[in-house]
Amino acid sequence: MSGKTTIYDIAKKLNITAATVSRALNNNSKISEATRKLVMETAAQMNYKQNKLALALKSGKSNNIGVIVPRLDSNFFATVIRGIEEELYPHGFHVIICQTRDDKNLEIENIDALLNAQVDGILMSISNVSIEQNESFKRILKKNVPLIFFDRKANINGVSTVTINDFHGAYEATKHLINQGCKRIAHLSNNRLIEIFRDRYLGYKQAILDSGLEFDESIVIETISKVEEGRKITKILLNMDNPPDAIFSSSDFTALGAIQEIKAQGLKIPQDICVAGFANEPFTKFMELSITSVDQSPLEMGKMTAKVFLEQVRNNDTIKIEKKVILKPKLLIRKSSSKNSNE
Amino acid sequence: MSGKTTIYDIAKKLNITAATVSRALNNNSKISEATRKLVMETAAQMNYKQNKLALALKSGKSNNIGVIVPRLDSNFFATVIRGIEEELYPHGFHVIICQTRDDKNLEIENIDALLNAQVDGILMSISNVSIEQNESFKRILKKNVPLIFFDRKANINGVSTVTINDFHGAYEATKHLINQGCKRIAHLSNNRLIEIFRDRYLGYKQAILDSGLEFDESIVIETISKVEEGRKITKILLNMDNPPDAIFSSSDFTALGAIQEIKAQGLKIPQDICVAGFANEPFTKFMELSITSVDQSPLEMGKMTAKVFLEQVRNNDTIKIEKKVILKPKLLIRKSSSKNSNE
DNA sequence: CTGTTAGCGCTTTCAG
DNA sequence: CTGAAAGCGCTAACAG
Repeated sequence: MSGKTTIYDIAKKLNITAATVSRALNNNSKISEATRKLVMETAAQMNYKQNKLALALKSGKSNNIGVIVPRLDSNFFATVIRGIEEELYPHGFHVIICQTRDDKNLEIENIDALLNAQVDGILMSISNVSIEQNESFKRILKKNVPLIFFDRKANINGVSTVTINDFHGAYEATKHLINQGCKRIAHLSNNRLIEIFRDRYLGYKQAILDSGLEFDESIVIETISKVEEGRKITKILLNMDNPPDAIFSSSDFTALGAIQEIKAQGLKIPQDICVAGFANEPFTKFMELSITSVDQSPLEMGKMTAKVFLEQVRNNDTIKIEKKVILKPKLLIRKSSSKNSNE
Repeated sequence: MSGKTTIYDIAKKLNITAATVSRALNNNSKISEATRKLVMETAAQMNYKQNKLALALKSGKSNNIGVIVPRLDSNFFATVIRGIEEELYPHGFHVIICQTRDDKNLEIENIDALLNAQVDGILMSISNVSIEQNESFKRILKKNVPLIFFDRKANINGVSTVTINDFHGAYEATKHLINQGCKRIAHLSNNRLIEIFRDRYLGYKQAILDSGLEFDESIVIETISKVEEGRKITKILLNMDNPPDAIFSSSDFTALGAIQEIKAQGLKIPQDICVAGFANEPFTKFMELSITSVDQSPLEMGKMTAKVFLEQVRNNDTIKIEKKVILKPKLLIRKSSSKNSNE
């Protein structure tokens, strides 16, 4: 009555045993067509629903996978998770989400909680501060729980990763600025202990060197991904004796801040200064002065991460495969850096 | 060794019984300080972790709650979920997320899957098409699983809801447009079988009637929340014999489309036409021509939804409380509708 | 083809 | 204060 029909209830009703019911329900081994049908019917009629929890305990597989991200309310992470969910759903996996808010302790707590909850895998983007905390990651691997990093990864043996080629994205964006005639390109960077930010920095640097321009470390500034920070830094840059004629930002938010400050100072974009960001946040496209940015295909990244996980689960008993998927970034050239119309 | 220490392992090691270990670990009934300490120590030393799955099966509580939304990659839903997660985390609940993609069958499947997974509650925003499918909702209630709607609700007896006052938000926004001197205000609506869109429409209508303006149903157009749709509809509106001098949109995306079309036709905003949207999507603030919108406090909504759930869980054995929380929307007046600077 | 039995890991009476 | 035993709901040998 209270929605709690078990296989015992239906076994009793039919004067058979629970094992038989279980078999009938699972189309498993040999079972008479008659009883199977009978079981199926009464199961439906009694409104029987399998208790996945019992199955999980028995099998050791919860059919839940944990996803850990710094935060949820960012278009990038939300879209990656969407991809993960859509890819995993048809396989019967549920997605449990956790946020670290870039807090190392929360990250550790979340990992432990997920392991205790017996998740079948953990897909994560590490937090800003977790670089040196390999302990928890090791614990995951020790338990034989598949671990896959996406976007922000740590370098750990035996762990598959799905990333974009941040170096290449940054290289392309910087090259594009150079092609626009810019000669002194500043870079708004971020914590370079995180690989993605280091790679963007390195790509930027390489593009400058490859083009025979002077590389000047003094116009590379490390900050955090906030509009106000972008404004603040840009103000400093513009007040230099030798101000930049372009800004390549590792974040769309700081790029927006840069644009605001540049305009506030009465300079023209892209005529006086070109600006390019990174991440292709929705607003970059919507602005009247649309912002050039590098798309990271978050949906594809999410789906790919899920696929790598599924593959790993499938090959569980055989050899452990360490897969490194690197997606190709897409440079989206928009008004904030288009001096001529032929681009 | 393989990270699978159970209470039996530690019991065996200490020559006591599993029950004692369990009691010691849970600080439960009377147990000698000596053995408790001993158990605690060897547990730590053997790296014991409680298997929540076993606990869940035993207790019937999974400590997971399901959250169902139309989609994840929308700032609004992502932020609500962030709020839910942050509020529930300290209480040991995990959040399982599901997307319906406004597909009725997916919605039903998700509900069933969550119930089978024995979630301790379901928090959801109904899909565009689920208005008449009360069956699944009933099934949730029948199983005594707390069900709470946020934002997009269905009207079902005994179900708590957390919403904003959409009527009021729309009323205020429309009033504001009227205060700007607009006399013929069009409305970009959406499926009005969904309460939030119906309420926004009604609030809009009431504001017009209260102000003694003429209400004209022919400039109320139902569409879907996409930029291109906003453009298309706006084109039609502007080509009318008697075009509107303001547009109040139930979505920021259609509002953006409207703005694009208005500009494309060479008209000035807000001088010729005022525009206001709804939802306070991030881009509305970032635009150079920032868009007036109604904030729905999604973070607060998420936290409140979680709180209502927690309350319901706490009072489980006593009376079932049906709670209707209605949050206050905040009108954010920006450039797209500010003719004078004193607003 | 079906019944019996045991066990996943934990908690919780009930005895002692 | 601790041990013995049962059970949450399901599956999987092992017999028959």
